[in-house]
Amino acid sequence: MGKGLSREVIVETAAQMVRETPFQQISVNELARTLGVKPASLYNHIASAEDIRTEVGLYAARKLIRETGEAIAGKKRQDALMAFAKAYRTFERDNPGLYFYIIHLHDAEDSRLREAAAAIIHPIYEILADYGLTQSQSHHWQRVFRSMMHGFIVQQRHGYFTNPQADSEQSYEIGIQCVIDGIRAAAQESEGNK
Amino acid sequence: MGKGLSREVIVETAAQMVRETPFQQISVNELARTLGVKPASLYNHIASAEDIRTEVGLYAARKLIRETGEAIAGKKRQDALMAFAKAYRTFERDNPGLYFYIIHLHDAEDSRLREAAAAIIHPIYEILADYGLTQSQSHHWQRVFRSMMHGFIVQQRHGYFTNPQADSEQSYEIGIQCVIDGIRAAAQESEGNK
DNA sequence: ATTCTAAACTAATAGTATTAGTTTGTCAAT
DNA sequence: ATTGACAAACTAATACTATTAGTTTAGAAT
Repeated sequence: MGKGLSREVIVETAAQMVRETPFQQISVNELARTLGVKPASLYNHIASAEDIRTEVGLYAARKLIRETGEAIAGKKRQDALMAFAKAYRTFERDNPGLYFYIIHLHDAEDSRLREAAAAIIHPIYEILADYGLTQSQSHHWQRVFRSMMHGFIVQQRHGYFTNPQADSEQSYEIGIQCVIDGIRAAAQESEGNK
Repeated sequence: MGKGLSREVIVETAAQMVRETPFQQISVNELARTLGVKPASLYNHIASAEDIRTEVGLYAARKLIRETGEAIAGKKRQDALMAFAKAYRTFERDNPGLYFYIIHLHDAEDSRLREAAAAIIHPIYEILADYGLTQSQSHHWQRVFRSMMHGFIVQQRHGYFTNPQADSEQSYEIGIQCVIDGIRAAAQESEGNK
């Protein structure tokens, strides 16, 4: 037999199915229906539902890495950080369902996942290198930066931040700028202590 | 019949069952087993599994509101904000399973949920009032403050921020202090424009 | 004592993921 | 051309999940 099914086709179909809908779980049954195949047939290509979810997370991570990478190309320091944050948010806005799977990547054991997770953060470390921060400072501020991005995005997606008295776009910019200012201040301080 | 079952007992049992385990879903079957009753029997008291989850979210929200309220009693401005942030994080650390249900509160329609969600934020608005911010500034900075807390907590819970080169406790403090500094700067700026 | 009602029950439905075992279609070697 | 082997589909069953309908039961109120 063989209906042209493969691991790649399955993962990409699953990714397409959940891409636009935030927090949507991939269902093996529904996925099989979409592929015109019986659910059990998928197990010739994948190990488990969790396996598909992991692959979709990796697929999504690569897409995010590509888009943030393009956004910061040729930029430095503040400009690069703000561009990264905006591209990050844009990715979630365009692919809310996929973003969900990236965040769950770290739960799994697969080393590729940890690598992908590291690759998402890597550009931030590179940008921070230009500030002349110590190693531990870099770790701290990278965490702070990601917390701001992710915390804002998740809460907005859960239906918060809808008060019309304040534009959420502006809130996000204020939050990111706040972290950027904090990074600059930390860099100047450690410079002064030399 | 009647085994002393009630909505309150069900919700509190469910809350206890998931309290310590992050991201754990409440299962009607497991809950019934714990209560020594058949799954269908629960439906004499609750409308659906989602109903229980909502009630657990409310239960958790009240607990969080109480604990953050106590933490900031008698404090002002920076001190109050830092105390709030620490109590918020402590709550999640002690009740990771419950925190999960608070965040999902906003998804539901129930007006009590929106009220509880508002009550969590209310103390932040009160603290910000002392800074003399404009109304829209208050909205912005309240969002920024919550994003930092929630974003940090969620990512850590998903297994990030484990690099031993930087203490995560310290990262959290740096992030919160960064937002506090941003608030003070924004307040001074709007003061200067008078 | 009888009646009423709340709260339990059983049994069934429709979903979920998953496994074991079977069939089939295609491609390669004889 | 026929056979054999393998990959990839299948059917059927298991064990979960939530939920509904309809039935029984126990205790409180008359």
